[in-house]
Amino acid sequence: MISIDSRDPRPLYEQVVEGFRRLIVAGALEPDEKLPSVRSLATQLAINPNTIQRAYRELEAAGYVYSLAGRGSFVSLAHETSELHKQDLLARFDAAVDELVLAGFSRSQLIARLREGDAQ
Amino acid sequence: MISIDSRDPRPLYEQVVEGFRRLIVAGALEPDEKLPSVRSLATQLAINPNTIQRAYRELEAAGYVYSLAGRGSFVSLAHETSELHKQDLLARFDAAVDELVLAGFSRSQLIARLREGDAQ
DNA sequence: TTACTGTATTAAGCAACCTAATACAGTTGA
DNA sequence: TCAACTGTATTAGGTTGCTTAATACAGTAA
Repeated sequence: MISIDSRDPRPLYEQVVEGFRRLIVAGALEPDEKLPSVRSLATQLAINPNTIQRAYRELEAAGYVYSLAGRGSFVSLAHETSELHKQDLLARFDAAVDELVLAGFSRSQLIARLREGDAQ
Repeated sequence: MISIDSRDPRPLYEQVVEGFRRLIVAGALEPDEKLPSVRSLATQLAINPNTIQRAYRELEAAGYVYSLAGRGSFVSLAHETSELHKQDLLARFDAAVDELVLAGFSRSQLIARLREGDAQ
């Protein structure tokens, strides 16, 4: 369901957040679906429960999940990517394009690459 | 020449590295052009000389500059973006595209955005 | 020689990350 | 009711990375 990459420089809790965020946004996890419990996921990933706890807290603060004490954590109904997040993603896209252009790529090359991805 | 953003979560030395890397790749700094001295830049940016020293060390390791003890640090002749770096940039581009598609954008929208950037 | 350059080293403070060990409260099902 | 699960909160300690600070040394140039 989620995996941890020890070579990934990002903190563990952030990897967990990102992992679930992707699954949720992609629709792999449906609204109201239950996430693994803090303790079971910690055991499964072989990391400390507090680290999972922190990840879930962030996911809840970001609106991707809701938690019920004694019940568990569940995928939020209103998990549509926020407008703010979209702007952030676009900024990252633009930055990547700028860098590539500086590195010698033409916009047509990038457009071609975008079209290729279409086939998948 | 270079600026530091205290709101930027990245470490200072990394911001310095990035700043010069961009200037060099963009051609704003010409080959053999002298960079500010470790101490003068530290004073100008109001940060510790060791932090600048670290940034210059990284820039040198990455091949963007060469340093001569007693002389200074200079823009490297062979500063063409490395093949490795290009692959890295492309991966970042692809990741940004994937995220945007997940967030509901169509590839045509992104292509349009790429074309818009052309006008600038 | 003096004043600049890069370079190296050691120590200290600080923040972030992570683990560990608990404790408490709500829920569920037998 | 009770046992076993859930989330949540707190405190402590260790490690690492970032940054500053204070030096020291060596090469270069006027």
